[in-house]
Amino acid sequence: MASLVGAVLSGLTGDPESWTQRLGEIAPDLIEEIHERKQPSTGLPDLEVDGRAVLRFAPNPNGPATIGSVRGIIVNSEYARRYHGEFIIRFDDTDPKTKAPMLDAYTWYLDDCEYLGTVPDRVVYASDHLLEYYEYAKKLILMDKAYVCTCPRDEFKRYKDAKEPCPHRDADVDANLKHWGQMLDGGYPEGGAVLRIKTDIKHKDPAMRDWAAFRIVETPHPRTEIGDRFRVWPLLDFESAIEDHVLGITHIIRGKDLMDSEHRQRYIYEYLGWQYPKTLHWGRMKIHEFGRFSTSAISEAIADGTYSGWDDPRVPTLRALRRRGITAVAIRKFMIDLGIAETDISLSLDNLYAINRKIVDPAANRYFFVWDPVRIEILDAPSMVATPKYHPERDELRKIPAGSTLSVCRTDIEGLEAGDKLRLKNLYDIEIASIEPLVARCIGGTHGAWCATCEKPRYQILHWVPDEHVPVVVRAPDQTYGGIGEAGIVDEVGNIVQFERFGFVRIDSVDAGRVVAYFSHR
RNA sequence: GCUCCGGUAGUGUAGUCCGGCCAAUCAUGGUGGCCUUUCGAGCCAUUGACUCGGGUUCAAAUCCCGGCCGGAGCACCA
Repeated sequence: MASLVGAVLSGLTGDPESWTQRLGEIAPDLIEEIHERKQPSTGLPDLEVDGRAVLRFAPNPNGPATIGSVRGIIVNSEYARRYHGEFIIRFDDTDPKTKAPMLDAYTWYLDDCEYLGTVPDRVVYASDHLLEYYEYAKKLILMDKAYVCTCPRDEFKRYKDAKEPCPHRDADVDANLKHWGQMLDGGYPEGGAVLRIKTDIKHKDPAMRDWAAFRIVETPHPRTEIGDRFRVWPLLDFESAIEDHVLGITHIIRGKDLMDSEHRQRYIYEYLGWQYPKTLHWGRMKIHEFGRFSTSAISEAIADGTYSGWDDPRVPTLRALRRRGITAVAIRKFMIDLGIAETDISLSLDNLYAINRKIVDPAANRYFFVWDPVRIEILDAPSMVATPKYHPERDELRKIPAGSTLSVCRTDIEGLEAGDKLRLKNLYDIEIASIEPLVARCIGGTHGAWCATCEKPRYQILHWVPDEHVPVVVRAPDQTYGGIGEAGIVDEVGNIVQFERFGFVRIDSVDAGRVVAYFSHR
């Protein structure tokens, strides 16, 4: 349509301003259309959908969902929802050895999906379908599109790099059928043979040349129903190619590291006369806060005690974010806003935190938590009960009885001198009498009760905790904070609260009077 | 080495397919102010970008070529 605009404009003379003016006179609808097309959009772009939409997320359950997996779950499920289609979780658990599946992870993935608000319409286990894969392998062998290769890896690599066929490439169908049978029956040791898909050994892209589809793995599969029933396992490109077709996947949306995988798989689709799903890829994602990470590296660090588990706040898993009180709504919005650009991105979790803060702030009760506490004696302290609000927008009050000794953050009194004045929030103003020992004197009237008309604070406002308190530890990604908090915190287990002047935390547990909180964000 | 992608403010992102009200959207961050008996919250203001060089065109962020930079694949991992 816009080309029509060009046709109109090219027939005009004069300055550009008069052109558009002229166009407005001749064809105002075109002007409107230009406006429309340039409207900014947000979130995920529209998909080309022909009939129904079936999408999948296909993790190897060799660990729990990481931030990267979460992107896959959310983007795919969001599209399925948008087009009233189907969302499938498919466990690509066909490597019992190098990246062996972890039984717990299967459950964790499904649990994480539920947390994210997207229960999959179907759950599929690739390891249930070995016999089906064998069928297709046989079919391809019969078509002379696959062959058994017994070259050692580096020897095949030499052939491949030289664009030359290995000696097994030209074996006839009968020989391949026989050797394939031997693979299945244990006639070759682990590493002794692979089944390769015939592509084009002279293909300009070395990644395409006769790729391996099956190999022998003697390690039993961790799923007990599978165990040691199979010794020939498909590789991703084969397994995924078959599954995507069988499941009727219409759109594959995943990281662009699997871009070449598509080209390899297309050979199978071509041989079998299938139509490949539409594909979309997003670029590499790097999170500032976590740097480079791999599931296996985290696994090791957990094993040696560096991390407390898969939900340690320092670990980039969804389980960790959940424990920290990052809501599903925030995570979804965060991922959807990222879109699916192919650009490699390197981003900070600040965006996620900002989204979460807006969600969590209206509901989170406020509490005093004093980290690195130091006791301060108050002379002339009136005996009183402070009544700060649970939330600045609401009228419910909490009650904190204050005695003549209180605790405040060490950093708040550092650098102060005798004579300096401070306001203790919802209590009274004090004047430092001496630093060593730390003593202050109550000055002015009390203003412990909440009142909208109280005089404006004249001094820096500090939060504090009375002698009657509970020990609190806050586990944050960067460090663990030890301190004390007001007693009411123990009633907030499972909730997200704000520790004033500290940040939002999720109260995780109370064990023998000791509170454990997980840090969300500022 | 071969091959495939990508490059818009500090960070993400919209616009790129189909060139034209694009001196370029939104968010986050930075800065300043206001508000507040917490705050890095809220409100207001402000800051800041089309990777470079050629070409095509009346017109280029958008199309073409080349360079530079970044990422990925070339596994008997997924």
